[in-house]
Amino acid sequence: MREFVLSAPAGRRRIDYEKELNAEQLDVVLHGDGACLVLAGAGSGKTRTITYRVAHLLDQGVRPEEILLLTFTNKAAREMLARVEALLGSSVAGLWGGTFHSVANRILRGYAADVGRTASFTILDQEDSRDLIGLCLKDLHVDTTARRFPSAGTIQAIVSYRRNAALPLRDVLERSYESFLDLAPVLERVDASYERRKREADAVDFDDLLLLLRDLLAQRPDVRDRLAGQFRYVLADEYQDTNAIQADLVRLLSSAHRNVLVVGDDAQSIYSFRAADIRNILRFPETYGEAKTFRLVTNYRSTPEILSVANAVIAQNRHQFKKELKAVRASADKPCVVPAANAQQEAQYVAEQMLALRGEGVALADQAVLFRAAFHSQALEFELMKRDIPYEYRGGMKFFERAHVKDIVAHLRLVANPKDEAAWLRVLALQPGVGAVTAARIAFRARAFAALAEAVQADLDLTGRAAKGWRQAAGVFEKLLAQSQPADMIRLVAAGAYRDYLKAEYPDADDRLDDLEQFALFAEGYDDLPSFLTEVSLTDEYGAARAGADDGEAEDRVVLSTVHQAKGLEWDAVFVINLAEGKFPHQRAMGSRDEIEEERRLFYVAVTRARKRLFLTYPLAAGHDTLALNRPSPFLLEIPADAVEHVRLRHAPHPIRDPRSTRRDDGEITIVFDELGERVPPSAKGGKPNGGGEFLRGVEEY
DNA sequence: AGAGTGGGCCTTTTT
DNA sequence: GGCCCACTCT
Repeated sequence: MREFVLSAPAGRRRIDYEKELNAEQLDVVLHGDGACLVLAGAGSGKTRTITYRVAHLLDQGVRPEEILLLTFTNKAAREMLARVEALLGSSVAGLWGGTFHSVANRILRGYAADVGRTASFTILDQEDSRDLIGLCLKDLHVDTTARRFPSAGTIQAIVSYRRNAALPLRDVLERSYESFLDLAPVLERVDASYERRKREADAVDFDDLLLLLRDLLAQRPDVRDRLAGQFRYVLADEYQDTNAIQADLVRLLSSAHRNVLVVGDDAQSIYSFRAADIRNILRFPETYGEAKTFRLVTNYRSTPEILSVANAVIAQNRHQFKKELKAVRASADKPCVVPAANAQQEAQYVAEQMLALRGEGVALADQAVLFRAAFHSQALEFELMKRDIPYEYRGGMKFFERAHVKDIVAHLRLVANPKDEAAWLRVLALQPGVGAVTAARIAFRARAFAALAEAVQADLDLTGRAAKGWRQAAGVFEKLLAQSQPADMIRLVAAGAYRDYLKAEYPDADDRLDDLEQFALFAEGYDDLPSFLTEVSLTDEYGAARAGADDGEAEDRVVLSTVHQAKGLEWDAVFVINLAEGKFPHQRAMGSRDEIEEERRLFYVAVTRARKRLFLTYPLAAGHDTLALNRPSPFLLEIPADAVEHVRLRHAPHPIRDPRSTRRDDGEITIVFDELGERVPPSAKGGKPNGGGEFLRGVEEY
């Protein structure tokens, strides 16, 4: 004990690595030098391993500022840094930990001139970006009515994908927007105009944060060597979800010391639609020739029964590092596969099971329903409301994305950067009688002034409603310019004409005003405008402050979530609903083998969220206005029949293959069941429809 | 030019 | 349930 006090820095806890980690984890923590790929299966203690690795580095005398820890979400960054601090019992101030975007932002502020911006550049979110592209469309006089033309939002998605995937625009069109292929030249012009506008507005969008830094590092060896020289250890989380640019950043930033440890699970790569490239992780060993590969396959989360379903399904994927999760938990019930007559019955079943589980002591908050697409939850929501089962829909609108919060932020952004065109548009459009066209015209003139103070003095040669709107907006800015505290600025705007606007426009104006007061309270933590704006742009919610606010009303609620949003989370009981072909996997994601493999990974993510109980359900009726029937998801057919319990619902019709059914041109098989819900003897027992014989046989013999 | 209304369509989402 | 589009009226 005494040696510890002497050898460890003041206040630092001594960590017993051998005792607190399993052998797989310990190996990574002790031997993670050089280029390392850590394949961390679901529930294998990934975060634990990373945090211990960081703690170990610090224990070894590595200085915090020499460590760079990259994550995808703010939540992950916060959690990891908090856990490292808890482990060490001391602060990790100085450590570079954060999202790719926030780290890029931090670096770019210091090199702004080198990337054609000033140090106070504005960060545009997706909506700002879309508005700006809309302006480009107007400016270029693109005829968007003559034929089907992509909306500003669609163009934003296209150019964003193109940048993140490092692909020419044509390739993106060919692959995902074939009907716009002939518009490539026009879209290129819109894109170029968008680039110019961002530069003129001293603004960058989210993609620019990554791209500008990547290009800076690639083109300026002096900058690269300086930064890479600083980062002796680079760690990247969720590496399976990195895109081309992020992979470049990891490589460039670790180029001096070559201590790069990436952690991820190729089996959980589910974000290709936003340009994540699974090849980054699959080819890591080749890209980094000397790389070591570690595998974390001991699963602490799920029962062996749940894991055998997960293992069986993911084994069907071709492009992967083969691995099998090993259970340490005790055996329990087999997962249930449940065909219901229709969506209503499926919802009823889920609701009944939830209540039954609650009766067995599983709190509602420890249960979740997962689905492929957000609107798949509809029937279930009706059912839960009918029964007064409290639920929480994950992923509503983020606080900083709410219109009224963004309106206020736009005012503050202009104080910081009067060239910010997207903010001008937003503020001006709030004035009665000023629409998009007039706002663009006024913004154009207002931005000509070097300082906001000069602009608000000018009358801009406007007439009528436009002049009135401008005077009103300028009046607000005159008062704002006298303020220095972000919180005061927020209260000032919220108390003025904006308040009347909210009252006039929204029935829930009082709620919105409450939000704005909350926002002001949050802002009190900041005393300079630039750092406040950065926080608002790059953070999803107001961190720890928020958790406290919700504490009082911690209600026992079931969670409803898309599978994507459920990644990284876990519950005692998980229901995966709508597991029908065309729904999950989604119809539009079945075009290629790679797409189906990603859908399968998504299913794998869903299954591995469950700790003890898993229910896989689907409705047989394809819709309320059709006699067509769903086939089970192909993923259900991949589960060995004896790995699950096939539940036949009471009064539920029993599916059989109709002897009269014919295979239609589109390959769909018609299945019928008898009207009374009586079991009809299968006509072709043991038949192998579509390779799913095992599964169907299981149903028939139930 | 702007504001209001009805109808059809839905992948997935973080920064 | 919500969003975008087309259409209509002021």
